[in-house]
Amino acid sequence: MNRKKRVTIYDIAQKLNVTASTVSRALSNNGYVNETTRQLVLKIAAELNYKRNTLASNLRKGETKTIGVIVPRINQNFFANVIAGIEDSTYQKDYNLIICQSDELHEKEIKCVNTLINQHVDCIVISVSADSYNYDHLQNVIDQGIQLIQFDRVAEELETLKVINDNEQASFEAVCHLIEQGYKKIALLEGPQNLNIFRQRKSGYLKALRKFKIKVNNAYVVENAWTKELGAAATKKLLSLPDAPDAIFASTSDFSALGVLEVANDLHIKVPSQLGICGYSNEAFTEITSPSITTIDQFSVDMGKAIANLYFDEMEKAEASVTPKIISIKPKLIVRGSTIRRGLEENQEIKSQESR
Amino acid sequence: MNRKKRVTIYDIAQKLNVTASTVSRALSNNGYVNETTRQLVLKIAAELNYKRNTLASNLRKGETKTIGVIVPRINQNFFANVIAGIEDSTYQKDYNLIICQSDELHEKEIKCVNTLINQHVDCIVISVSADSYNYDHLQNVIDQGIQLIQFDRVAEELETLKVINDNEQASFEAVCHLIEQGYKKIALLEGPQNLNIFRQRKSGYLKALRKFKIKVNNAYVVENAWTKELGAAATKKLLSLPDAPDAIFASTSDFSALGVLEVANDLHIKVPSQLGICGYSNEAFTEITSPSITTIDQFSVDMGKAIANLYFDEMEKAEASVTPKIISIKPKLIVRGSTIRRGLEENQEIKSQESR
DNA sequence: TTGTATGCGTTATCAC
DNA sequence: GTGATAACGCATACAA
Repeated sequence: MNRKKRVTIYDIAQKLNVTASTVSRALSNNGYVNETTRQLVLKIAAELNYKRNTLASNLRKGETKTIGVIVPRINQNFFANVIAGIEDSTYQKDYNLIICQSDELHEKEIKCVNTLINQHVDCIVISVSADSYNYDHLQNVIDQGIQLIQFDRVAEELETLKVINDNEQASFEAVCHLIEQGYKKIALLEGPQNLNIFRQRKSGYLKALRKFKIKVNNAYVVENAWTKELGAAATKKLLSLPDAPDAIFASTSDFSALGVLEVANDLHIKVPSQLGICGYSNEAFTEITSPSITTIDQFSVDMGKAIANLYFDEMEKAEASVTPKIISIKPKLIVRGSTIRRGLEENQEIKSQESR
Repeated sequence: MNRKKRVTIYDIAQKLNVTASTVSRALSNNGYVNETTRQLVLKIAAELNYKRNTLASNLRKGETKTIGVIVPRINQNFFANVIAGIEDSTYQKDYNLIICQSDELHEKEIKCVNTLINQHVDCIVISVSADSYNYDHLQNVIDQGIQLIQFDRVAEELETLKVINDNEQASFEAVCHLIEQGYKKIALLEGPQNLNIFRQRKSGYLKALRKFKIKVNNAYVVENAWTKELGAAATKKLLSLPDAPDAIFASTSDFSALGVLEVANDLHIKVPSQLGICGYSNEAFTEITSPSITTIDQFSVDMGKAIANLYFDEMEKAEASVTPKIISIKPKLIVRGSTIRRGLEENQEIKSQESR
């Protein structure tokens, strides 16, 4: 590639017999410039197809108007949506996004963080990887004076801006719903407990059982049933127990719930009458399985927008907040075929009793 | 936010009583530096938590090791996967990615292009938006001496590097498959014909009909049936025709095919016996509908990797190729329940006769 | 209203 | 081997 020399403000200045500073002022619309010379500069700039060199401008100004985003997987629905949401809000303010994916690897996550620091991004938005075991690299971000915003999977001990879901409450409601549908032996597929979100979801599950005075059966709690395959395997085990569960809450993901459903179908176990299934995330496919899967919507795009807005709000304030703001978005239980066991009328009744 | 002053090479130089140039050489490992001083520099740099300012470095060097990617929608499976593929390959070479989404809007696409030019990215990777009506902005990229790579949806008339699917061939095979399954009246749901990919898919459809000497019925060709809703609406119309089709090829997307399936289910039309359905893209859900949907896999992640590698290959060459390289990835027909009408044995036979 | 001078942090090209 | 110096392109304090 022969990279041609680009047009600079000096080229424009020369053409007009003014200095670069005048051109700079005219183009960036700050400081006094004679309106006619300003128009002239704009005209020549357009003619020469001038493009401002953001690198130089940023170096000079010490800010990049760039936000770095680190997610475990770009092509996971939830994260793709959050990114889309962030992009939507930042685009309007002429901010750029640099996207990195950690591939769920702590080491790669550290490399991503360093890259973003080197790039002098103004803000780093991160959802930590599943195998993260310490947070020195995030502390480093703070030490460098870069705004840090954690979302969804967060290191709770770090005092940073956070945008999270109320996972505990959502789980609680999901399990209550199952109980209200008459399920009594509810199993939990849980995710890596070093991640806050999975701890919270478990805690919501326990809370619901406690509320209805149902004893916890440890055999019903399956660790690390994260993927469709693991969900399926866990289900096979659960269903072969002497006292098998009558409902499974796949708190890890809808993929896991899908694994449950497929095993149930294979074993000719009727869903929802014999087995209730609830997933997490409201992946698109949950609507079209048969039966459709009850799940929890996380408002991922809105979460992205909330992140961006949180950043802009924080920027407007002169100094950092003493206690960093935490925004909690309430997820919503989406009740579908896989858990509606009681007659619809009866069900409606329960709902209306509950809500107000 | 109080952005603290960062550590620079001068700070390190001062500590060691050497000059910045020595430090620079030591850190970037080029030019002669005494091994002991080099180690010393590295040590102090680590101690002070020095981070190179990529902005300054890039400005000086005139390259950014950054690739800009513009897609219509970040959170569409296909694009998210392509991005993940690009990221995977570029990460290994320490390249950064700046992601933009055009939201299918030509005007926003232009703004994205300009942003990336301003950022002095080394390469712009783009899949054009649905409503793009001219390509001056892309020509502009070339004029600025920035490498341009188009993928999937491309402006064919622009001589740039391209990574595409062989849409025509894939469509051809899909329709041939339908015909071999005994479907005779095959409808086509087509997308915006200003996009190359939809033109090609239509052409593959026509080619298959021609091969089997089936006359084209214009009533069977539905324009702009892109989304699930539009696919459903089109299906209702098609099925109410006096001479209704017995198969529908939703060349636009699997979402459209899903719309077809849902309408068929509602109308109690049996799939695949009464109606065959074929989609496009191999979205995750096509596997779990009932029946599962026959579709075409585009190897999206591989496509992303191919894009990155194409760029690196091109960079290694001293000059741009005379005729820009075009990489065509052969998509794969995934035959599933929605089109398997003949007995499996018979079907196998046809297949084996065909292939070799 | 415009010009002059300087610096952002790094790297490349000299000279020593 | 190391140091001095200029340059990347732009923005701004200050002088005119």
